[in-house]
Amino acid sequence: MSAYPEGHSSLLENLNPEQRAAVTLPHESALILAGAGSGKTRVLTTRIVWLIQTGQVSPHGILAVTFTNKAAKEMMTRISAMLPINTRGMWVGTFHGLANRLLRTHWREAGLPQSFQILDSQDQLSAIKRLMKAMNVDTEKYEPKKVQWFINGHKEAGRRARDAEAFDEYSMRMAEIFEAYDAQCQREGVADFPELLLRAYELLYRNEPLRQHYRDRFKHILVDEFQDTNTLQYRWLKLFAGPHTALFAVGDDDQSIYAFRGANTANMAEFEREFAHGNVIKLEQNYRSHGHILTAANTLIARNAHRLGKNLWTAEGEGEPIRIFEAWSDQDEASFVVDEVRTLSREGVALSDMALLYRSNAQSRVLEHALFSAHVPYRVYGGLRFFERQEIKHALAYLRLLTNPEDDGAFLRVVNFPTRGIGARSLEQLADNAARSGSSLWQAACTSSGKVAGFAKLIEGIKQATADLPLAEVIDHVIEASGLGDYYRADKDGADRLENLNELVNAAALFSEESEENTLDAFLAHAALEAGEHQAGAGHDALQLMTVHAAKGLEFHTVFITGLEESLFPHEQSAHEENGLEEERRLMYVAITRARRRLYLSHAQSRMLHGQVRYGLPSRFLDELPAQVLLHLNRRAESACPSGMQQATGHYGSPAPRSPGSDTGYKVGQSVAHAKFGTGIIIDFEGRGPDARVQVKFRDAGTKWLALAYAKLSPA
DNA sequence: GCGTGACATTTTTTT
DNA sequence: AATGTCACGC
Repeated sequence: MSAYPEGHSSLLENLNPEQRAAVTLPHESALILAGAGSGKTRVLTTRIVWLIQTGQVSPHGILAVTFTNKAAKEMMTRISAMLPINTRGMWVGTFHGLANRLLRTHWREAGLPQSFQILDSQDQLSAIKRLMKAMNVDTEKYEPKKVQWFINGHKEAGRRARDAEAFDEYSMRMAEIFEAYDAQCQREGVADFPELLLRAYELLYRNEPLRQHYRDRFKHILVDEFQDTNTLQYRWLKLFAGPHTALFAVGDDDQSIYAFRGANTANMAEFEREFAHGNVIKLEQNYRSHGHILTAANTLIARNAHRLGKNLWTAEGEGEPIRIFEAWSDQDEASFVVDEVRTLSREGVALSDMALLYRSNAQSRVLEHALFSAHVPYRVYGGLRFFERQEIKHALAYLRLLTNPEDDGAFLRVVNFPTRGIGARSLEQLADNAARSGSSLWQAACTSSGKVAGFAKLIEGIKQATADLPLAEVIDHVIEASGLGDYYRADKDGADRLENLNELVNAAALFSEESEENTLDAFLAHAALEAGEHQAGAGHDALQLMTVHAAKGLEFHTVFITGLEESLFPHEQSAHEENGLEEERRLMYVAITRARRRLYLSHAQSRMLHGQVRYGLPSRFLDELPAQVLLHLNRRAESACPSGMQQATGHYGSPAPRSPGSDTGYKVGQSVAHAKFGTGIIIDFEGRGPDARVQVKFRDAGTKWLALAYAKLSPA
């Protein structure tokens, strides 16, 4: 303690020994294994403040990297609250945000036009489709989505088209498309998300003086959510870290839930070997959840084989048991949740302190319906983001065209929207002309005649009229001059879209005020990189609905995890993926550890999926929890559902029709046990009497048809 | 050129 | 169920 000047003790006062050790580590690389709720963000921000306050580094020498804009903002807010001095010069942001910053500064060295534009995933996909059409690629055989996946996967692993392993006809063609796609992007002056990272990486890799400059500058690099880094991001960090840089990586391998998009869990072990050299601190004290909840989480995650190893504990009491509810149907499940939420709300738990979690977005519909009917205020996270709405994308495309006319994607998006009589045939002609002279569509349009030339004049006119206007007024002018405003005013369903366009003008005004750079290019980059968090309805007390993925990093008094059925959670897709089940289990671990005080787990026997009733078995994750912390709210007797009870629990519609074979004592939807195949659920029925056969979906043994007369089935 | 209906297609999500 | 994509006819 005495090693550091007085006055900093208050900074370290409320930290536990491990947290303090992490915050005050000497100038060395280290790995901080921080469990859920262990004060990870606090350690990260406190370390930055401590480093600066003790004079070990100036804000200028710090680089802090996060994954989401939300996390970056949160970090900045906390730092400013602790540090009265200005924090400018400190680089805090997302990987992509920082890469963008680098490329904007060194655009020439990176081989990009000064006004290069960023393609979001949507833009990228349409660029790929456009290219494949021009190349005459069969989109049945080569699905554009797969191509996008292929390209991004390679880029995220740090590979260009020439490095892509191509051994058969299929992958060779894919690599060809990849190469042509990158050429198209280069021609048009656009970069997709992974391209930002790869370009920035290559820039520093090839440019020795520049690399040296940044290596000398950043004395401390701190990384949040390190378990989510992909191969390229890790190499990126290694490039930035010179011999005198301390890399401080904070992460939790148990919360790695983004392997499906390239996150490489092995990075943590690798980092430990390459940088930390055993300099590892584990934060295992959890300040969030009560004991039973942690016990459940620990027991569950212990089943995963590939772990660095960590066990959370709490100084709090055991708390309440975990409540399990078995519903007949998804609607039954929803009405159960509504009842419990209302009761808790009456008891004083704020709605905003309760979360309703599900594995996939499609599950929210039924829940929303029930909440809406019961007049329970709720807010759904996720879904369409502000800058991804079509009217916003249209306006942005006009803006992109103003600053970067080579952008064919933007050109095509708005050349005939609002419609101005420029159809597919004229565009084909235009594209031919452009291809022949090797120029962009825009250039070809400028030298053409008729309606296409009219469009070029329109854009040229807008460009001149807005040359000296402030950002917000530029956008306002574009909306009107382009005809977007008139178009949506005439559309009877256009009111919302008009309002969003208005909101875009406001967002631009706000952006000019808040950021140092208020150029159009900066705003367009901002729009691409921070598409979300522009959502209405914040601030009201409302029940929080979201996918488990979206819940990471958040915490609530009460958490409901719904749809705990086999093939839904764990998702059936995960069975086909390598280590897919382990990732699903980590997802469940994340879900459980969101709860502070009360946790509900529910599953339904039947559920509407893709317009069909499906029957699901309870999730294996329920069996993986220790029985002594569970409370079964309605563990049912052996028998099937008495028909009257379905209505009593809110099952809509007419009672189930008498199914064939209801005389045999078995019916569709019922759980059964088989001596050899284990437990399963009846999903279909065929025949009567001695010929009766049932189709049973077994949890572990797949789906089978069994003759009732021979198979030794028993109700389970 | 544009609107309409048949058709398939359904994880998770940030940047 | 709901949504997007695509071919077809006006």
